[in-house]
Amino acid sequence: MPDKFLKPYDASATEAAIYKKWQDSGYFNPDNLPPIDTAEGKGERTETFSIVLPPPNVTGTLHLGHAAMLAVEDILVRYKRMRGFKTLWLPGTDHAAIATQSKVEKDIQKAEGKNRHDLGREEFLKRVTQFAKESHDTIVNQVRRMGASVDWSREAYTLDEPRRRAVFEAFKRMFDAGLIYRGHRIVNWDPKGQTVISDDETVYEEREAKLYTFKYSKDFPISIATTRPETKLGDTAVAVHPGDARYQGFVGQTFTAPFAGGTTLTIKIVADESVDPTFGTGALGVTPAHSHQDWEIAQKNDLPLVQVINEYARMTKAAGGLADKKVLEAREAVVAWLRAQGLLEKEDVIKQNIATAERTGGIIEPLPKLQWFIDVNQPVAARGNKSLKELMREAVASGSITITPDRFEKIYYHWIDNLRDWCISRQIWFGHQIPVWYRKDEKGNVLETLVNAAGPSSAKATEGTWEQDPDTLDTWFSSGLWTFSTLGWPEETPDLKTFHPTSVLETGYDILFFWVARMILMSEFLLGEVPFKNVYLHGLVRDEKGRKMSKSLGNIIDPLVMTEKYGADAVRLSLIMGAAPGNDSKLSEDRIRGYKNFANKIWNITRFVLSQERVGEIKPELKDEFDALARDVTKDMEEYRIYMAAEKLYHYLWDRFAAQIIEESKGKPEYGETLYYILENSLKLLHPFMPFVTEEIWSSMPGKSGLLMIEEWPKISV
RNA sequence: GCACGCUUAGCUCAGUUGGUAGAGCAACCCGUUUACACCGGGUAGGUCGCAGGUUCGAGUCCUGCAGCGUGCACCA
Repeated sequence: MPDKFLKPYDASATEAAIYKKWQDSGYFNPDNLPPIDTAEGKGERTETFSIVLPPPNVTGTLHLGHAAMLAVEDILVRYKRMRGFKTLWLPGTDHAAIATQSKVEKDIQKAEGKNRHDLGREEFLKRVTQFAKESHDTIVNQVRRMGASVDWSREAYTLDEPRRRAVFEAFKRMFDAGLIYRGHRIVNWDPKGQTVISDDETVYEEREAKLYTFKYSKDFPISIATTRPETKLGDTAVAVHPGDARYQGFVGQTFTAPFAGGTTLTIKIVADESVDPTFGTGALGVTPAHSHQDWEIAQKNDLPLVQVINEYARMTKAAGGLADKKVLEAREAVVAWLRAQGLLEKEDVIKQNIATAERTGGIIEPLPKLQWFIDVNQPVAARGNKSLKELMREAVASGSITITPDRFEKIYYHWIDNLRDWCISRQIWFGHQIPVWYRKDEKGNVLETLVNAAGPSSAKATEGTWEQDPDTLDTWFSSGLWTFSTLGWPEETPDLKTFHPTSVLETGYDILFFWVARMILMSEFLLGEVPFKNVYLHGLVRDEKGRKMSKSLGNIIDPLVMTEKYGADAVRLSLIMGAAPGNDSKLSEDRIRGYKNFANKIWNITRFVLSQERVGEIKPELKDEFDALARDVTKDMEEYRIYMAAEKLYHYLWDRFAAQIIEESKGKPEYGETLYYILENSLKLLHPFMPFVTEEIWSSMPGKSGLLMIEEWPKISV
């Protein structure tokens, strides 16, 4: 018996060397996997299994959520590899446009007191790129540390050259199909991040607000209510419900009223179904430039638009004497004016949901802007005249994609039903610049638009001044292509043919809409197939009290620290056990410690077994019992009950094998062969869950020369 | 407002198709008789949120209610 078994299992002394062994073997790359046993002897691996790693953002370091994701995926991948599949797990990182840019902006502001405009686009991007590179290197090391058997030779980045080609090609095809368009409309403007964001990037926060009821002037016949008096400077109409008897006589009339800041409002009374006659006064002051709903009323009724708030959340010149005031100052000024004029009728405190930007926390200012959108309702000729919305819905409804746990299917449909066009342009610098060029005259009017990544041809270039659209694409546009951009698309590569659609997409339920849905959209349109067959959604890892881990709470458990203390195997098990898909799990250091003990238990079981002679026959009843366990575990794996498989193995090995079978075998040499049978096969079953300790033990098993990683899964009929 | 989920031992959670409750940690007692003190043996601890229903039988299925949480929508 090797001396190492005389001491307790020491993960920190073992894991790095084991990972190197795996990587040097080349077996993380499916092209190098050895043949498998088939009915006709050794044969090629014909079935494929592929996963793309949800690319971590290059915004810093990995947290426990990433560690959980790596654990689940590595378990699936190692299991399938052992079952003889041609198995690919493709790693990569995400440039995470807004998230990374705002992180670097913050750092620079703190260290140098400068903003990005002080540095200029080129210098700023250099800094972000440098930061992204450092984050990438950290992340890669962390991924290794967790034991992830990813194929590094295929590593990708959402902002590298092959992905850039894919992004431009996707944009072009969608543009040519009429799915991408440029439109002027109310968008979610984040004054803090100085960019537009999509509906999904807004988060509603409940706050108390004052609802002011007032009249524009003494002569105005209708009172209205608002929580944002400053926007009333941009009102061009009052809308009432068409069936509201109180106001019917006024519909169609136009009034002028002197208003705060020395302005004059021109207000038309219109009727619109969307007005709720029971809320407030039943009449809505219409501000077309600063509200989604009002914009639509304005479109229907051909109302003019007056923008009174700008990109810095300050009042515009249209606000007269209030110009340049911050929104909140203007609000107070308008209220003071109304009060002074005796127009303010009521102030109520109400609860209100206010939209904020997910990344920066800025309060969203709805503004009219010219932006790029993806039309989700437009029929797509090449896809049976179905809209993107319909294609997304059908991918799941038809069963081509299954979601685990299935309750998320309902959530997915619900999201699709409420989906509006996806705003894909961002006014930030870090990301894929929009591949559109404009030829402009001296006044800046667009004479010609060209969709082409490389810019105008040399012949075209002589026709005038061309400028590329300065905006960048939403980061989810590029990550939406991830399952196939990583496999070489738009080239018809062998990888693309072999590994797409991918088998499983494993990710957190919190990015179901951001990412999972967008991948389905992109793949359905660009490839005409689903991006993956199964979606496995894991929950959030919370602290022992069930709180989200955050810097401000100081309750972050660093996976690297835990790995150093207890070993990657223990950390992996602690993140798997009791973590049913879609459910949040709570983690404490105690639990991790418990699984470290389990790794040592296996170590000691091995120590005992290796001290026994390999004699006697395998006892049939114990073999049957073990095989039943193996079958059960295999079934759980097939049905994505990873946590149950792990738990069964844990209990069998500790409570049955160690506590009973081994005890019973003491002093009975004829148990030898049985003990070896159970140990060897247990190591195989356990390997996906605890790859390091099992591989280390395997290397000391008599007669075993190869890597456990590519051993075949115990053959049992399921 | 619409939808979804959770509620099981002091704490954190399992409990796959219905068959009279399980684990880890914590607590208490005992034990170093050689695989393992990163251990072993034992004790204590639960009317499975509440109220009904289906069933021979319900933690598990159905209905209602309550508390907590989440997603979506949103009123100006």
